[in-house]
Amino acid sequence: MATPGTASRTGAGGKQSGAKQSGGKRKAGKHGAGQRDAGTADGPAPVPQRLMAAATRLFSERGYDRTSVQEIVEAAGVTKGALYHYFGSKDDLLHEIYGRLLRLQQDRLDAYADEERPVEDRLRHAAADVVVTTIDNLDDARIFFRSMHQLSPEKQKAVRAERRRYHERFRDLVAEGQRGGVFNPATPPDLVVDYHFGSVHHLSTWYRPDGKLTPQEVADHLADLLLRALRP
Amino acid sequence: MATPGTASRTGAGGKQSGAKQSGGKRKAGKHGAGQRDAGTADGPAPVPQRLMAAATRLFSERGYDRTSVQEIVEAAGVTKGALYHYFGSKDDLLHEIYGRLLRLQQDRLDAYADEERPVEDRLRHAAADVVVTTIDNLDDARIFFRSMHQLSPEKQKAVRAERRRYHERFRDLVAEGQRGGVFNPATPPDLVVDYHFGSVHHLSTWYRPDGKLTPQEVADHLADLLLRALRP
Amino acid sequence: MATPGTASRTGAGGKQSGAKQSGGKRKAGKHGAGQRDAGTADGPAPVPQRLMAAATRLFSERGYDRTSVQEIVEAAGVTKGALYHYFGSKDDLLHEIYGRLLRLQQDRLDAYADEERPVEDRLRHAAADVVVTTIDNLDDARIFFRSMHQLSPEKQKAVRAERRRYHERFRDLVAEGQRGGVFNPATPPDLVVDYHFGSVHHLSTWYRPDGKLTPQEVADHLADLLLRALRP
Amino acid sequence: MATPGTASRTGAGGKQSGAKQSGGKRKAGKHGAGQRDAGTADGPAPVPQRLMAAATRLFSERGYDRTSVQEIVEAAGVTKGALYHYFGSKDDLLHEIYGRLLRLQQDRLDAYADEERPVEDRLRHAAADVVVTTIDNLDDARIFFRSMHQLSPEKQKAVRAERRRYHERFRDLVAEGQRGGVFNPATPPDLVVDYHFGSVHHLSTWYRPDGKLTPQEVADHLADLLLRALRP
DNA sequence: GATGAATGAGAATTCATTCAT
DNA sequence: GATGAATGAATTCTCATTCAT
Repeated sequence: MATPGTASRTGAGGKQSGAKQSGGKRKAGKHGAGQRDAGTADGPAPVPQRLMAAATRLFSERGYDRTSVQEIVEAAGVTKGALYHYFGSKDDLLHEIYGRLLRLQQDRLDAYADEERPVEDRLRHAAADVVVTTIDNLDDARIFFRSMHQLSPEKQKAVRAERRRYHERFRDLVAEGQRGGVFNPATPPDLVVDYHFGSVHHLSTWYRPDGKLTPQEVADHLADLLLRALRP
Repeated sequence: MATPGTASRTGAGGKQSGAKQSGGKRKAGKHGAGQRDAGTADGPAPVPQRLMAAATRLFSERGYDRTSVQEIVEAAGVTKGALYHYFGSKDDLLHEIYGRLLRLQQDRLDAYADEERPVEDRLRHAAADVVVTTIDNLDDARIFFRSMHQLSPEKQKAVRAERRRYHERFRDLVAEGQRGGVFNPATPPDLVVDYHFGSVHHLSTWYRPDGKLTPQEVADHLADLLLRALRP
Repeated sequence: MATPGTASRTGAGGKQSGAKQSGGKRKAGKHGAGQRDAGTADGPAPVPQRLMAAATRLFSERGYDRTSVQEIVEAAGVTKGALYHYFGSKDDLLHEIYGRLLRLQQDRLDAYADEERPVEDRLRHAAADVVVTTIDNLDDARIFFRSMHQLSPEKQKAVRAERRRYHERFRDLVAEGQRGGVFNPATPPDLVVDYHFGSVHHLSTWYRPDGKLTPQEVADHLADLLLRALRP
Repeated sequence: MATPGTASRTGAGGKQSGAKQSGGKRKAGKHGAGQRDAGTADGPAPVPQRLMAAATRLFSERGYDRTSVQEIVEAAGVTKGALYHYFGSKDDLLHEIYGRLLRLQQDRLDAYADEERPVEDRLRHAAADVVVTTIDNLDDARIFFRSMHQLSPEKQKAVRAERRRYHERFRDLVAEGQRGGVFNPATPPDLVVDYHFGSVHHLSTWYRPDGKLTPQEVADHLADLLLRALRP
């Protein structure tokens, strides 16, 4: 599902692993930010978006290794040649899914963390927001926590680096609160972050859109649990 | 032909999902904990154990789909025929890994939950214990949360059912404490369990044996976080 | 992606039973009679024809189950990938052989049966013709009567349906003659057809091209036997 | 089904291809002629009979190559070791099935041919009898005409020789009648025999025990057709 | 007589990727 | 930009047979 409000995207689609193309990389955002599915109004969505949407759905449903390139192109209604025109390899598609989710969450965390409000408010909102955006992108999230080892080693490294940046920003909020005395300092802040993010990853395992709780309710509950756990 | 009713069994595997073998040689849940690797004292470990140990290591390292049967048998020092003599399919090995961890954790949870102590003590100990046993079986845990979708549908169903039983037992401790007024009743108990178990699954992503914290320290911290989150 | 509605097709095979390919590239019954072997004049024959020719020869020589896909592709001078590009499975090749013979014989029977001649002439000619075409396609015929059970159940059903159509058309000639008093009505017409076709199938067991009798002579003898058996 | 009235059998079961056994061949008929299924009255049938019965059923149902030794021993309720104790190889079982049917039919043909009656009576009775015994042993018959190429070359040769002997005896009846002027001499007698036996083989393709015609009725019809075809 | 664990060769099929057009 | 035929290596699984007990 599209997440409204996202500002900029850098290149959904476009060769990233630079296999053989001499023409240089495609421009960032070329295929239109936010267009994640086959369009309905203005004709069919551009090919790269269709491919990303199909790949996301299939990787989430059956896993990366169990999804063949043939299945992706059939679901997207294009040919194999077209896929390899836009993406250097199957694993580029996966990397792009990782990048899309990471960019989205980093952008949102940065926005919350930079606000001028008490740290407990900022943490609560960040903690709740990541729950909502995770539920809104549950396919991406499922792929995320399940398929890291299916990325090529270099891509894994890149993803881990981005992930760490995110983790650190979140951890700094915890540490700031602990230093300021508003949070209990007993637990190492890295561990607090892992505690919370375990639960966030876990969402894709148990959350059902047709369940009792709305995404926002889940988010509020989980943020409450975190904040209560941090009470001095 | 299988001889049902035979008293002692050496093997741990045995066709479970086997296509043609109708006899079904095995009771669920063999392999006896503690015989998990190639033996050193009394000669080499039995073939099924060697296969399970090799499979566990490899599935954890490179993922289920990226581990070939050939690699498993080479690592175990047996032939493919031997593997298929004991296990009906590659996916039987995976199922057995699931079963082993599930049985272990269920047994331990049952023991803690049945004690005659205040509910907050029982929950704390159960919450900490599952962290320690997860870290002690980190390969199993990594496989667990990553490879569910690689099990055959029926096996997934079976695993989910066992998982649910575990979840419910844990949840009942939370609910008991909430009814008794020792835990904050604001969060639905199912959600509390998912919160904690997200973090437990997540351990296999970040915990390093050579890190700063011992398994017990991590366990105590995570149990503290849970109990603090539940304070009224 | 398959492009339905495409006018001309070169290939003869094409996935029919293909698991994942939903597009279904092919209309039943291609391969065009007459293009049955590796071409000599205009360069090598197309890959699907080469595969069909190799498969026909090998299935006839050693039987379907004793012929490996590897042997077929080696005999055809292509790779396994090429085979599976055109045929969804080994059993598709077999089905295609069945289809080719069935179409050929049905077309010829229809032509004879529709003529404006006395029914005894039409039956005699049809009975003799099927002998000649069977001898002309003795490999197909041998495969036909030996390998039905090696087709997948659905394909068996399809073949049986076509076979039944053929049988019924032939039987109707017999019944017509019986009603008209030119044939002895003592034997149920279905049984007459099975009598004759048993002998036709049996040809592949005993007929040798280097034997004393030409195909036409055999055909005339067998048609005579049938017609004499039917004399009132 | 057992065919009552059969006089002697030479060794159903027993090593025939003499693979490795030093102890010499088992005595003919050792396991009791006519006992083709698991006994009910006097306890279970002997192991070789159980194996032959299981193999016959399975080879007929799914074909020789598609029946595994494992399936046979499971169906017979014995172990693999037991099978290899009684039979030198899987293909020995097949050979034994061929031998059993060939012996049966040869014995009966010999009996009919030796009678002191007009040749047309003897031929009619022989032609009808082979139909009845074929229907009574339809599994054997189906295996017979489908699996010749699955026998080892030497066994094929042996079977062909026995088959030829049978064919010749039958052919001699036809020739005798042609010489005597009671049969039409237009058709070579070998061809007449192949005409009839094609239909006999074909029985296993179309005859259904629950159909309209009894075995004897089918036999009479087919014998009538043959005799009418031979009318001068 | 009988067992059943183990072998090892070979089976069909899948699949990401390339490349001439 | 886009096609789709072709590759070739790898994959899971099967199976008749052997042999120590």
